[in-house]
Amino acid sequence: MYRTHTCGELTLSQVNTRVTLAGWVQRLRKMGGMTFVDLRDRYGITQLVFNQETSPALCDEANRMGREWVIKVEGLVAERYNKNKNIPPGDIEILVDKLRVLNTSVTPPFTIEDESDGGDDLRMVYRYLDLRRPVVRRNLELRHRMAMAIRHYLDAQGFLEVETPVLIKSTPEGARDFVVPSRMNPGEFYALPQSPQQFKQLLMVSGFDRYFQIVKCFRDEDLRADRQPEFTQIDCELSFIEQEDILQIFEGLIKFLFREIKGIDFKEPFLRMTWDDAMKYYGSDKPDLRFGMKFVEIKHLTEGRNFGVFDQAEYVGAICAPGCAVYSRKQLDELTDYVKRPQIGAKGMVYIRCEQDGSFKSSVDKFYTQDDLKAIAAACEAKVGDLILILCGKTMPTRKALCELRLEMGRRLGYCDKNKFAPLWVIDFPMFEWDEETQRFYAMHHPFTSPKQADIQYLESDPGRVCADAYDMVINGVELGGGSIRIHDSALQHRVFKALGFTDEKAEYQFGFLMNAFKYGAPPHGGLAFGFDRMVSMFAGLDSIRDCIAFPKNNSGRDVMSGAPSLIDDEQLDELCLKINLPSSKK
RNA sequence: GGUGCGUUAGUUCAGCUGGUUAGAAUACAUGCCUGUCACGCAUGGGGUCACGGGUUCGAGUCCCGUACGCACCGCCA
Repeated sequence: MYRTHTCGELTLSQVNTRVTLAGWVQRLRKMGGMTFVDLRDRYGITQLVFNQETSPALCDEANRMGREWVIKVEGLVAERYNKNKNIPPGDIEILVDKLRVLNTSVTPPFTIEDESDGGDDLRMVYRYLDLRRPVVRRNLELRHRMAMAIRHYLDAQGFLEVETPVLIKSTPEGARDFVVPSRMNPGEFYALPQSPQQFKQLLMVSGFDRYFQIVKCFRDEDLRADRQPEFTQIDCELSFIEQEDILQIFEGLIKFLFREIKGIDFKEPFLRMTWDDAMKYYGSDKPDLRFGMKFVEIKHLTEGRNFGVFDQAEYVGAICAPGCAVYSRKQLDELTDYVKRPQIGAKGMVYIRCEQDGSFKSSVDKFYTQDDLKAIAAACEAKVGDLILILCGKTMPTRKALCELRLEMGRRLGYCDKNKFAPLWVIDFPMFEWDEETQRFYAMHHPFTSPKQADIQYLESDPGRVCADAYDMVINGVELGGGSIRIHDSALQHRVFKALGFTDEKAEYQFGFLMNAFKYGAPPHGGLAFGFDRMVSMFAGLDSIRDCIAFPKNNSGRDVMSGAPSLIDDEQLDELCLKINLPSSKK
């Protein structure tokens, strides 16, 4: 028997019991006459004691061990001489009388501790060692607990977990597909699913009513701290429901998780905001509502004062930063530089200080009187001591820039507390998005999303004004999930494909199987999917979803531990009838 | 595809205005130490300053390029 107990469970009540423990050597402290060993396993750290006086051979053997050796020990549980209040089993220690080395270890490249000395890159190369660190292990434990809680909740609501295929048909619409060559069908390819979208809709046609799946999805797009090429979704679909039912059920799921996992009780219903309002007041379809600083449009208050920059701008928007009138010239310049970075792209920034004496000081004093500035301050509901920041330009890009500025001010003012959660539903998304490059409309959500009943009439005449029964759940500026009511009527689906510029042939080739299925009595249905990695990293307070994924990819989509992706043999290529044809720049 | 930051000991980093033998901490090794728990003390080994080119009497340091890493923009129905 390798162990009778784990390294995290022994307490004073087991004193004088004989136990067997197994685990890794975390650290040795050789005191000369005695040696202390911290033994670590998944459950904790227990101190082992070896005494030169009572058992010299055993103590010598212990002294020969190194970090991360795997050992098995037997001995008596004893109350500690000096208790350690910082580590849970700090009251007791094991007086070892039997030691067996199960395996040795070379010196690890970084220390296996919460505060490791290893950098991100190195820890990824040795991810299996990184995962020994309690901080990383706890993230995976949290992930497990959340997955279990989700299954528990959805099962209780009558959802069935059904597995859908991973090798599926490629659909060029949307993100790039990862493709897999088919040996048995030379020249043809499977794709890995970006989501099980069509399959879950087919399950609704099959009458499965309520489906869910915690499922890997794949998108061949550039990575970010919150984006991996393979990621996990909580994918759900329901029949005979309306948008309101879905919002209720999944608001319930999120509330359940916060209660079960974090002990946070949201008593009020989640806020709901239309996409239009989100863009108007926060310049984003995923506003961070942990703090205010709503946008105020002040174009009408700035006109006719001969300030050309504002007069020529389509949009002039302001935010009010509380208590920031004390900002120095340097701090204001920093903010100006921030919004002028190419990523944000503002041309400049105008400020108005609301001084203690009730007067106003601005960077455009030349053009605006105190009364003008007062009117702007009033519109922004600015108080004495506040700072108003103004950007202008074309409406959408300026809103985006103002959004970045607002978030930056939120961070500077300490409003982005990781332990505060501000959930909301963003609803009434536009159905289509115009793409300048290809000169056509794209589905903002996906092409199976149902237009709002009242807007169906504009599908052909004015697609840009059609809103969809689509919704996103947003928490703290993170899009945690989203979904829609789907089209279940093939005639309507046809009209949407038309609006998207699909020919009948193209629609038939790409989605024929789904369209065909809809001819056989498709029930009204809808659903949504949550990004599970994002959800876990938010609950864990992490900066990157990588930290809650056991074996993540790096920024260039590489697994630096295994070396994937890699070249394959010529024989493998031949078998698949493939030839590598690198562009000259990559040779 | 683009922008920014970075790459120096096993590891994390410092290294000023270009100047003689490139440092610290930690890890590692050896020795001492009977109550440590980030033990302590002493000694020691350990460097292609990412790579290529340029400027210069002289480059870890300045310039250009490449590679790699991170963050971001584009992209992500």
